[in-house]
Amino acid sequence: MRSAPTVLHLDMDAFFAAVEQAAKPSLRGKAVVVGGLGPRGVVATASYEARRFGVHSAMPTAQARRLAPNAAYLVPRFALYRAVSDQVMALLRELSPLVEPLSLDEAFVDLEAGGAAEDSASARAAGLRLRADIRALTGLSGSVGLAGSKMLAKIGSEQAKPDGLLLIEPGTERELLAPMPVRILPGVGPATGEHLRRAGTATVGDLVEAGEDELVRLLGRTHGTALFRMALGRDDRPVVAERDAKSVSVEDTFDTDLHDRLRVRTEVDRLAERCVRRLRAGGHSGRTIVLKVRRYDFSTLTRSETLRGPTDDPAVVREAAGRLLESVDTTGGVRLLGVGVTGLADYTQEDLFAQAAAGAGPEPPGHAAPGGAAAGDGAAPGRPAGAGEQPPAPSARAQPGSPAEPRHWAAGQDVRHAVHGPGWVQGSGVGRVTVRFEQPGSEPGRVRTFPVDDPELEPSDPLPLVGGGGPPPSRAGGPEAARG
DNA sequence: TCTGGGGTCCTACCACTT
DNA sequence: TCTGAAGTGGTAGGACCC
Repeated sequence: MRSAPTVLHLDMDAFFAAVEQAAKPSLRGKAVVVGGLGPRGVVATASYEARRFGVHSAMPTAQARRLAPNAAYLVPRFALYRAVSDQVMALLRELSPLVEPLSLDEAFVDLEAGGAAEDSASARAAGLRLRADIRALTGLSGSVGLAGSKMLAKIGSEQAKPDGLLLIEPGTERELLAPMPVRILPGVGPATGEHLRRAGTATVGDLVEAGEDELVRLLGRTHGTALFRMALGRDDRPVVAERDAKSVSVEDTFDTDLHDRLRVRTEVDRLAERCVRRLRAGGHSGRTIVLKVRRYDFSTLTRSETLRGPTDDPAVVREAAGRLLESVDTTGGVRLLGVGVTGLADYTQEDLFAQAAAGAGPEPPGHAAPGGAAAGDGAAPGRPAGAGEQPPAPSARAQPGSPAEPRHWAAGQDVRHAVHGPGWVQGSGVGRVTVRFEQPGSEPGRVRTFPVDDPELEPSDPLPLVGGGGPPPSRAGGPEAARG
């Protein structure tokens, strides 16, 4: 057991929604929901104001709209979130060289490696300073947990939310954890939680009381022993700065199920191309191609094929995915398709030889060939539906930018008008687009409506959140009731 | 009106090799 | 030569996380 908190966990509060509120002054203090806006979209982040209506992450957007019909619904703008995230991560690296980002809005910091905390008092001071710096730099709030291990630091930041700091003194862990629900422990999700509940263990204290043997009996050796250690507050996982990717995948859910087999094949080709672009961008190649199919009834199946050597050749991945598709029954409809590559290798010259030697074929499997690799399958090099296609555009929608189609404006998107200046799209439909003209740091702005093809209106890049010297976007904690 | 997207890790099973 | 055990690699699915 260590004598000072050595791990800091930072969790930005309602990150995507908070960034949107910072960028759009008229949304401050209002319910904001960021996520997929299509018929099958889900919520990525809800602002604290929206959470009061019962809206939360992973909830279908349609359900959120029922609960909070007056909230602002926006599509995510990952480029902006990534830029803000980079600023925050840079602050963390000033604390210590050992920073482990978990996502855009979360990270662990090894304070010991940075010499940033000799004792509880200096650790707390570092945490407070960090929160102040984040607010000054981005205008956003983050919650901080400080403890002797990753698990406890994360629990600390969760308990501190929103906009708080919690330090867990080494030695007090078991006492603190005992009354908490088992779901607080990492690795305990809905299924394991329910399993444990049925076995009569609801709290972390119950787990300790049940004993390691009982947990192993319930959950198996790996999970059982790991969970028992966690319940005792023991976690010696190190903070790891760099992690090698193990797989790359892309997937699309379609607004309506696909029934046409040819169309399904075309989509698989497109996904394979996209997957390879990502693979190459990361400097990788991979050996195992995975096809994922979610059917009309939400049943999901995967098929995979391992090649003789790693590849980053789009034709090879496309053809492998196509072969895998042949082993899947898609009658009834397909709601999601995905293509992935695992067994990653760094891209090297050898890969080229491996591909050439393999002739793109699957590993001669030794056992039954995977899913009826039917007679040669005649290469049908399935034309990708438009070679230069832009990223996600899940098929069932019109492609923006194509000359024949009207221009598409997404809710939340940044725009600039030749006369009125910078603003963002509040909504569009029936040939009109409504824009609110405001920017980070400005007062809430005016709304104006234009024809969707107004030549004076064009998409623009996001503006920096802080710089205009505006007020901090969210005064977290306070029961702000300014809602319309 | 159900249920995204990008990942990781674990388990079970099968076939093959030693 | 046959057989069984153990190890390994490929495949499929499930749980979990953000």
